[in-house]
Amino acid sequence: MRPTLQDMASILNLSKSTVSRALAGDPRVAEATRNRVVALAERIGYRPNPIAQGLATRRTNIIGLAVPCAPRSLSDPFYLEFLGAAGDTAMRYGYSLLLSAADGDGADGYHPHMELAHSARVDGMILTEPKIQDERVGILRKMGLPFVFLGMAEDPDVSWVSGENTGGAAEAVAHLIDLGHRKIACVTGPADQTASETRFKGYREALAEAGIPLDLNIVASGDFTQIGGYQAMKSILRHDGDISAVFASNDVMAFGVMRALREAGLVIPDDVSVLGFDGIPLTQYVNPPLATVRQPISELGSAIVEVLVGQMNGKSLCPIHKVLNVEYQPAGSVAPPRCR
Amino acid sequence: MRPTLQDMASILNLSKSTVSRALAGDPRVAEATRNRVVALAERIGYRPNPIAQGLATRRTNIIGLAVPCAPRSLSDPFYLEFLGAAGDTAMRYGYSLLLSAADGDGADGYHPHMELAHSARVDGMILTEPKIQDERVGILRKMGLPFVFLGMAEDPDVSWVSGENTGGAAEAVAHLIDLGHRKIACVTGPADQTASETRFKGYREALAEAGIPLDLNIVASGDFTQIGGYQAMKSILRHDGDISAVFASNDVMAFGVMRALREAGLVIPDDVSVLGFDGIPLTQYVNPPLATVRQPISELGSAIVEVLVGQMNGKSLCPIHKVLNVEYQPAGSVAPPRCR
DNA sequence: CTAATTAATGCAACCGGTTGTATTATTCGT
DNA sequence: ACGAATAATACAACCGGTTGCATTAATTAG
Repeated sequence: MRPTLQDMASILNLSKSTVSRALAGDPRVAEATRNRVVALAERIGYRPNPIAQGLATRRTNIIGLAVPCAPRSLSDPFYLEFLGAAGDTAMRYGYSLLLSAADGDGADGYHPHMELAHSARVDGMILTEPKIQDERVGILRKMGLPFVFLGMAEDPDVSWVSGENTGGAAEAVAHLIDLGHRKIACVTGPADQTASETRFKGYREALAEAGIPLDLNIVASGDFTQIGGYQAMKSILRHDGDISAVFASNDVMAFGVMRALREAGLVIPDDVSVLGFDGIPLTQYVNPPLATVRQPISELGSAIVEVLVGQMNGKSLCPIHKVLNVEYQPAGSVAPPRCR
Repeated sequence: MRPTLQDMASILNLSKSTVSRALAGDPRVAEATRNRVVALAERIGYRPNPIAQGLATRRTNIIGLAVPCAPRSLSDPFYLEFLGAAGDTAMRYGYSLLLSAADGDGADGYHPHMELAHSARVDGMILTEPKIQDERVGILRKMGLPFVFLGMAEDPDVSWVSGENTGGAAEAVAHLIDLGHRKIACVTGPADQTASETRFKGYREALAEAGIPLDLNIVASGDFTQIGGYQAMKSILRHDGDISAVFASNDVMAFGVMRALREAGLVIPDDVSVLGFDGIPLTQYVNPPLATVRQPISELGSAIVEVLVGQMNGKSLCPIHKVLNVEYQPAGSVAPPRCR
């Protein structure tokens, strides 16, 4: 059996409370006593039982992470990198990440991730893929559980951390326009997600800036997966094969787009330029390398944990909205349009 | 405040124990009483506090998952898919996954993932990337904590779940040989991992079978990352540019290999064929699509959780070794060698 | 009709910590 | 030298459940 606080107390002829306080660094215990306690703990390998601590303090030091399981995310390297950074930062603050990898997007009013929230097992939650009119906000707020979104939330009272979607998309699309592209297709994400909306907005702004009318025939929505991007591109090509560039709302969909274009006999970038979003490492390893808007993925992971930790400690009661800079990253998948 | 068992008991004029037993389905409580209890629980939204349950029962219903954070894994889609399936299956069995995403591989004798194990927060652990002579085995065994490896472990007494590495690699390499390839380079994983060893063994077996001598000049080891594959391939090309095919021990490294080949002016598959391992979805989206050995990634995730759950329930005291079939998946990155 | 069973519930200890307050031992001022 | 302040530690309640055993009530057998 692992030693308990009581074991330590018995050995040292002290009370549980003194031992507990000694380990917690309470200034009330004498220096000499603390040393004895620490030495013994070291020697017999005592470690406080976090479950018992959790019961007593009502804090678990665990952060719940709601990653959408199906169909997206769990094959999107973006999330892995994000998750790694978040986990690392959490650890630095003394927290662990409890994964809620559940199917179901709450379309039926049932939010599987909220199970975790209700469970009293976590001190706070990180939510991904904020929706327009996200029902989870109400649920969590009612419970008084701190939470932070990865991605912009509509409600001004909730905290979130996001990349500069609109500006980044606008800048990248403007770059396509500068090269001479006029017919630029767009593969968006699911309409109910704020990330889809904000990136699409950047696309529209860039077109508007250049005086190019929005043509909905060359806009299709995917679901942030490779297949989704593939299918969306197919559908665009059926309507109108005469595009010279495509902006996909994330890299993974861009890969699907590239495949659809190739299957249509089009060469990238000679016939069609392709632009992604996210900046996952893989973009540099495909052929041709994918131009993209690089998000600081790891920083997003770190920042979101830091914001959440702040909320949990009650330091900042007011909501925090953090926008991290993104950067257009040119690559071989983008070139001037074919002369004609 | 969320209602407690005591609250329920007070309202119903029952004792805590009866309420607890009613909810647990103990046959000793009267049917009518149970109904009252369940109805009230439903009405006021009572949910047992898992922390308190954990303290009382000494079970947390949490599975620890040690994912190697740096440098690999957390950008390898393989792990995400695995993780998704594992999380899903865990949930089905009433468990959650606690992530240990920490740096450090124990090279200095310190294993960050073991923190989780020591914490008494988890009922069992899933370990990835088993090493040859893995020190973690001793640590966990001493604590008596159930654990299962993803990938073959040397020690016959530990449980593991793995794809058929050796056979799969041999079959795929044999396919290259059938096509006429003779000089087949190999980019292996880190030498201390069993996965590297077993896949490399398949490569050697296929060569031996065909009477082709092993040439260590065209073998280099990577670290299962894109960059690692890229650098390993570069180094092979420096020694000997005259290869006609490459077998990379995982898909992600294969992407790096492809990039290195392209930078050397070589065309895939005309000049050099490339073969990967894992079968991540992305293989079908790169150009040309990557031939690979498809592992049943989701099944690996499900199976490993099931094995672990079995161990935790003490059903099976004897170690379980589960090998899942893999399948060679041809694609455009492999073609007969250029005639000369 | 009483003793022995059985059914239903309650009591109280326990899991392993934290923390407010009481207690004892020192030290200090005057 | 004595009461007050201070330092160091102990006591005991509490967090919210689970569980062995005692208790009470109802039923059955003889």
